[in-house]
Amino acid sequence: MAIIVDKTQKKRDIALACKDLIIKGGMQEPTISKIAQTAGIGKGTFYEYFKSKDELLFELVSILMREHNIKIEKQLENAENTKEKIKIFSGFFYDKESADLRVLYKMFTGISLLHSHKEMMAFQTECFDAYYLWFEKLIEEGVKNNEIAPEATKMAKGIFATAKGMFIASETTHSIVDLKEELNKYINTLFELLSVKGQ
Amino acid sequence: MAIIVDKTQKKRDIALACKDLIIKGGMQEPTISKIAQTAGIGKGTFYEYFKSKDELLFELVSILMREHNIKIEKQLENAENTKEKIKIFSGFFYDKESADLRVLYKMFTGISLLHSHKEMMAFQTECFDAYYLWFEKLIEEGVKNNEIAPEATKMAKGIFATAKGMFIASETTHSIVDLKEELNKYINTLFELLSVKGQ
DNA sequence: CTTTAATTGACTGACGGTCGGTCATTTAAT
DNA sequence: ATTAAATGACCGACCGTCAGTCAATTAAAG
Repeated sequence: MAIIVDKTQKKRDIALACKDLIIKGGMQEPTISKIAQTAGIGKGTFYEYFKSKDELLFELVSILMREHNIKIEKQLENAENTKEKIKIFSGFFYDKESADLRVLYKMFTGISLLHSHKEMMAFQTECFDAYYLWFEKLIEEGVKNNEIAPEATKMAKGIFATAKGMFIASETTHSIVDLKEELNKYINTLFELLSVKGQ
Repeated sequence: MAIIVDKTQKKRDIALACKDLIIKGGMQEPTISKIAQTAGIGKGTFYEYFKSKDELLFELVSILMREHNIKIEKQLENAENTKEKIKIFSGFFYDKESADLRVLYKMFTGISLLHSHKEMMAFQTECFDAYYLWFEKLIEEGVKNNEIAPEATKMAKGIFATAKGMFIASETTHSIVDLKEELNKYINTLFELLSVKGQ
């Protein structure tokens, strides 16, 4: 035997070392050489851990998304009602604290749309399903508590998609000036419609 | 003086000549040389008309989107009610007839997310605003006709975003198996909520 | 000393983008 | 009618860059 390194950990370390570089320079500007240099490794070593630049982004989003989910889960515990809980989710798309992850997620979505990579798709599915299940669960609770009308259960995927769609629109057009306001306006109106009257 | 060509027309011609190549091979696979070859021009000539491969896609989407909008406008005339009109819009994301444009639009969105190009953003804004205004108008009509509740006016952008978001989710995850069904389910439920009771 | 995992950066082939040069057509002077 | 000058269109050889490879090197463990 010889030196044994924790490949999983080293992969994480390399990814995190390049976080700022990627956030600032996007996926185009920094070359593999630059990335390797930033992480303090040789170019060959980079390829020992990642198949491509895309995979580095994938790793970064993975790490930060899992961290983010933990934070969200804690915030949800303190939320008063279903509407507030949904706003906590959608906060991902405008909160200052998630700015870094958001920039990376934007690139990640872009790459997913351009070269539908198998593992990326699997990860996106995993994320989507996790969020969607959360959504479904808390909406079910809202219905059970007589907070919102039962129709809401059929809208879980759609509400999630609305936030995503608005985020992408706000990033690719000038048509959505204040994403937070726009999203909240939609959620508030929807909950007005869903409100169980006489409650 | 010398030969004068219609640059605008030739740009269109080059773009359309490469349509299938791009649809099949995406934005990565075909090289500029291959593209030039397909269009029957030299590589240098390509650069007379386009700054980059991205701009070719931009031109293609422009052309096909304008064609698509004309078709949609005609379909809208025959629509019975507001809900059907909205379904005509969202049909873009699943109808067989718009499959080509959809593939290109997917790439276009991906690129917009990756390297927010000024002109691309302007074009996306133009498209979004056009669709959004249409949405707003037909929702206003629906409210005026007492078809739907006045809250709907506040949801125009959101509904549009939902369709976009679901489309992107369906393209980047395995979580949305039947986009048409999923979108229609959402729209139907929303219109149930918006329905003016006793009408 | 041997074995083997880990690392490396020089090397290569491919590709994007440029630029000097050619070609075709029009103009206009003779 | 002829031809020289002018110019826009077109082209592909060339150049620099960069992704990805691989032979050589290092160093830990037996």
